[in-house]
Amino acid sequence: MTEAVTTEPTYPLGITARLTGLSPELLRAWERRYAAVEPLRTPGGTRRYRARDLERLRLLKAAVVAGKRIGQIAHLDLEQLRHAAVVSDSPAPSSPIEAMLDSLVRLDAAEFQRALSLQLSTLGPRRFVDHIAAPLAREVGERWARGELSIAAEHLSTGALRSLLGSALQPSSKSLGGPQVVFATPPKEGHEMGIMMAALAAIEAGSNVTYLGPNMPVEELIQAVETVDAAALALSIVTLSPDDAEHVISQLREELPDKVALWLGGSGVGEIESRPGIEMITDLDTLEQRIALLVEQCS
Amino acid sequence: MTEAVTTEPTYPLGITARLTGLSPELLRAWERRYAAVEPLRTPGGTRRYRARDLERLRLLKAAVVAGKRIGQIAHLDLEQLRHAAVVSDSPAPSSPIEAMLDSLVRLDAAEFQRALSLQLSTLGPRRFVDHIAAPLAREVGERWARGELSIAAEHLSTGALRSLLGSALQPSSKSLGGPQVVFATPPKEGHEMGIMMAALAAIEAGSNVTYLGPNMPVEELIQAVETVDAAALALSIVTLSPDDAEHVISQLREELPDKVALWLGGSGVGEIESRPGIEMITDLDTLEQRIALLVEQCS
DNA sequence: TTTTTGTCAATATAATTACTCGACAAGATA
DNA sequence: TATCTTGTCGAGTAATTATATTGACAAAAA
Repeated sequence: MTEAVTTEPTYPLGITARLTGLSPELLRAWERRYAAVEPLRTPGGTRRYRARDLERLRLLKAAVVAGKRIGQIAHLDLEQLRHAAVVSDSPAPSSPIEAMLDSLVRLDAAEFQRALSLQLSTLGPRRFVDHIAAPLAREVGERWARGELSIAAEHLSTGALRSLLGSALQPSSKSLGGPQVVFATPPKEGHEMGIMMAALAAIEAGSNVTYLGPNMPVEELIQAVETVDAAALALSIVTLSPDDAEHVISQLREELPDKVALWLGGSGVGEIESRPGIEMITDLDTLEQRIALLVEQCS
Repeated sequence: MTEAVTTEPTYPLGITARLTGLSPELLRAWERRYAAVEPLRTPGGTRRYRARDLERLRLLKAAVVAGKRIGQIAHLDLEQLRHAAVVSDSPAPSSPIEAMLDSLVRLDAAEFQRALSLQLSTLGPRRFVDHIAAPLAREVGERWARGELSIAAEHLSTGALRSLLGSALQPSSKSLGGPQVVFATPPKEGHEMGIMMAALAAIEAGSNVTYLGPNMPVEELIQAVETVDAAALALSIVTLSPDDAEHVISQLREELPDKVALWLGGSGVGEIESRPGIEMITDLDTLEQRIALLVEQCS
């Protein structure tokens, strides 16, 4: 029915400033003096930054923090900027995520939670996931793996994030009438963050989410799909071995009704062979599109 | 009143609508028709809701959802509203916990979460833990063990409860100045609910809680206590074997400074031998007393 | 010193949010 | 059935917040 043209999302100046950790004045100054970014403009003249503009600004900032001068790098393209930014020695936390990592190191739960929920409330669920939750979880994981972050800090981060995302998982009035979708991870797959973020995005996209969490046995998944009369089952695969994943998927596809879609996401799905009856969800935009299709069918 | 220097935080209409789950139109209609709430007004005339207005709206909504008519209850005061909301006239399930279990069986996440947060907001943290969360968790565990409740339902319950308790774990202004207490469970002890509820009670009692969650290595616990300069470390033991527990406790008591209290709680502590330097916390009242002592020493 | 760079102030405009009044329809009640 | 209650919506206007531009200034770097 409606034009399903995915209009690229854009952000106004203030949001962009928060997301990049740069002040609004500085954003304007960089644009005016060096044309460092060229955001779109509304008919009225206000700036609208696209995702590529945000990336550019983040790289510019990284390079400046690393010691470069803005006048020297403002004209570089994205690829060149990536190289310019690699020399990093950033002690002062200026982006929200840096600040959060800093409070994690100090085990300052109050500060960390405050910052998180502030971001969620100002950005809204979708932007929060894209720009805060996902990058933060990735960064925490990497630093923890490298031994730069204590287990305590990792627990603090995971726990706070899970609570916040979980409390945001309340279905809205709009999503209550939408198509049922069950979210979970299969057995032996303990990574919960990804599927939680997906579930949150799904709610915002208008689906009625049943979130079952990690490590759900296959029989239980099938029964749950039946109980809530779900139109789709969404699974996240991260650490599960390809063999185990194949087994789970085959069994699910075999025993689920054909009309129930089976969606797979997560960093581990690259290893999995695509086949009929399985849909790979590579990012949240794809997920939203799938749900939009279901919503249309529903109504 | 002539004073009004205290800058009590207020919320505009849109934020209030999101926080209460009521539409802006409805908020205005309730005010216009029944004077159900009387928010402050800016000089320009826009509404500014205080915390008490939010509470009132939440209770009104709860009562309406429970079957009351807005016209009948709009004039009641907060105390009467609490009563009106709790006494629901839902016929089938007799107690709120029965109703929650019923929605769990149907995997009705929306209904379950709604009921839970309603109880938390009407009862307050302490009574919620005592009268809802703890009995519910016990009941779910038992029914799951008996096979009367699916794993999916158990996951749903655990997830929702953990999110709700976790989001209630935000330190209050009062607790921020209080004595630091670290809450966690030792390695191989995965039961999280008990220690979470204890942490929630501790916040209400005025301590500054650092909640690290389950399965914390001993060395990390020691380091965390040092990092936040905690006055006590609270552990919960449920499924851990007495031998493992003894080992953990000995090591902790040996390596922790003497001035740091070590508190043990949970159903598994009965097996553990009492000794100097260890305090058994048998219930939440005891916990509150211990914290009250620390608060006195603090000031 | 001269240039670069971040910040700020003043003033105007744009975009968003909110206000009131009036109306209407679906459901509850008499 | 007739009436009342209750949630929602629209139109037109106002208040509030966010943003734009220009010009300037001081600290830091060259």
